[in-house]
Amino acid sequence: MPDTEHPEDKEFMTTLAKGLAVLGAFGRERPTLTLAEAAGVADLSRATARRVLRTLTQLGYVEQNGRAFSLSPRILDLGFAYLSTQSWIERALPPMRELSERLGESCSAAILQGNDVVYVARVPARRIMSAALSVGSRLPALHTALGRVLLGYLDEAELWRRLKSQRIEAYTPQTITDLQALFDRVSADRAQRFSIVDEELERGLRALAVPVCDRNGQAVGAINLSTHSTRTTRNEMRQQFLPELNRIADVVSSMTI
Amino acid sequence: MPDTEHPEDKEFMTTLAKGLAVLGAFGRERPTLTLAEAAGVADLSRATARRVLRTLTQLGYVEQNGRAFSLSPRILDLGFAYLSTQSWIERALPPMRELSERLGESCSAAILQGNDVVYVARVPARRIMSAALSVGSRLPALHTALGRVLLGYLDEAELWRRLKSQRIEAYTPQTITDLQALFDRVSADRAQRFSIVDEELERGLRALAVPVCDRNGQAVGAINLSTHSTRTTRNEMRQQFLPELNRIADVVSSMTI
DNA sequence: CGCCGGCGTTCGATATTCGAACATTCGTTC
DNA sequence: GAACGAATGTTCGAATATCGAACGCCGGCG
Repeated sequence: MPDTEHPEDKEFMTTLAKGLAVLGAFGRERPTLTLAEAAGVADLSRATARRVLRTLTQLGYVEQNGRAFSLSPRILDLGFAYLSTQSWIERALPPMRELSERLGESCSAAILQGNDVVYVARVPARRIMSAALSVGSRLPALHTALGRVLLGYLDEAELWRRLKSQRIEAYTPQTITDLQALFDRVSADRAQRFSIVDEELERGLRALAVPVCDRNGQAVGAINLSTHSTRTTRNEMRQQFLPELNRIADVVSSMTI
Repeated sequence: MPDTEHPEDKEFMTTLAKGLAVLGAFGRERPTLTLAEAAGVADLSRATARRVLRTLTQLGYVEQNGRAFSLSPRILDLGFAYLSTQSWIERALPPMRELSERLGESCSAAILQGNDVVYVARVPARRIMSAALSVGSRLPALHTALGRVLLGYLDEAELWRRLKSQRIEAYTPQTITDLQALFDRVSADRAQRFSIVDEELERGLRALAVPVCDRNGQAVGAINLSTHSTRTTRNEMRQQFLPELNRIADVVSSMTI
């Protein structure tokens, strides 16, 4: 798992990679780590893991309490730095919150990275008590409305290349797995400038997404509203969600470099 | 500025520190960096900066577009991992959102780190259009309600040590700068188990905060409601905000390890 | 008390990092 | 397009930062 070696690249700094591998070992499943655990997870010797943790502690990214090491809130600076370089996210958030509250549904923003969408903002509906999705979460682009609208901005050759090079998984009986059908969906969504994805990733989950574009017409991200198929029909989504999302996307887009 | 040397510690990994210094150079003021700019900001040779950026790019934390390097959304994995290690934040968010919406005020959660409070969750009031405060933001603990209640959990010697060792700044005419007065405020707030801070950091800004404690009675963080002095009296805050915040803190606290 | 597991320390070997000098590419101006 | 300067890419021997094995220390448990 830990990516700490690139023998073909003489410029690759293995020490830096080791450090980041240890940082990446902390998370929901591992809120704290002992020295030996860190060494095991990151596949390092105990002495190297110790040096890494001491360095990270002295830099303020990790805290030590007895034998337990844990992330320090200073690590938030790194994640926050990314968001602060994307001004459109900051501008989209207030209207997204208002919309989520008014419609009683979750509203999210994401970008396309490789074959995933990465969530960069999320306003969960009030009734949602878990944090299955949050900033930084990733989902397969091909089977989410957010991903579908963003894939529409690739040229056709690149879209085909991506379709052919990834393993397409059926998450539900509704998941579209045929390459031509997926290509046609993305193309149709590009033409209509929104996407509805219906129970392809999770039973009951239905979402509508629109792109957010910069001044050159390039997509910088997308925003969506998600709902449950028992609550909202596709027509209702088109009639109620689409104009709202387009309004936000237009306001945000007109100011995006 | 970049912290890349600790000559007294033989275990300090300078290569890792250099890499993190370059990562830390990106932000709102520097969304993209050229190789030479990165070298300058992080105070590294060009060759070292180049190695760092190449390594970070290969690990996926940085992207290169021509001569420009920028943070990749993959950095969100590192940056937001802290939040996923703190389960109380996740549990506090839904009721905080509901409360913020109902009262029409901003509701936040923060932890104490050194002399700062660090915001770990924030639900802005709907009318607030800017993102001056967000997850990761820091403010001086001594002059915020969130900080005051958390400082109350330090022992008295430690509190005095902190008072004496930091520079106390007067942000407004209302800012309390006398050490004894500050000590007395923190002590009084500890006894009453909430804090109201009134225009000490920013004119017009008034906030009430309560602590969130774990099962051992130790404070893990605090939550607040903030308002403007033209909208809410201190008595109204005590009568309307305090029971609401205490209700949330109690629910969250009873489940906190 | 003894044992064991986990962590701290030490230090010589070596793997990694370093940067200066040269080569190549890119962007700007005319 | 050509010329030029700035920025970046490449190379390689020297320097040094990193490595881990072995021993020491500490705390918890039987």
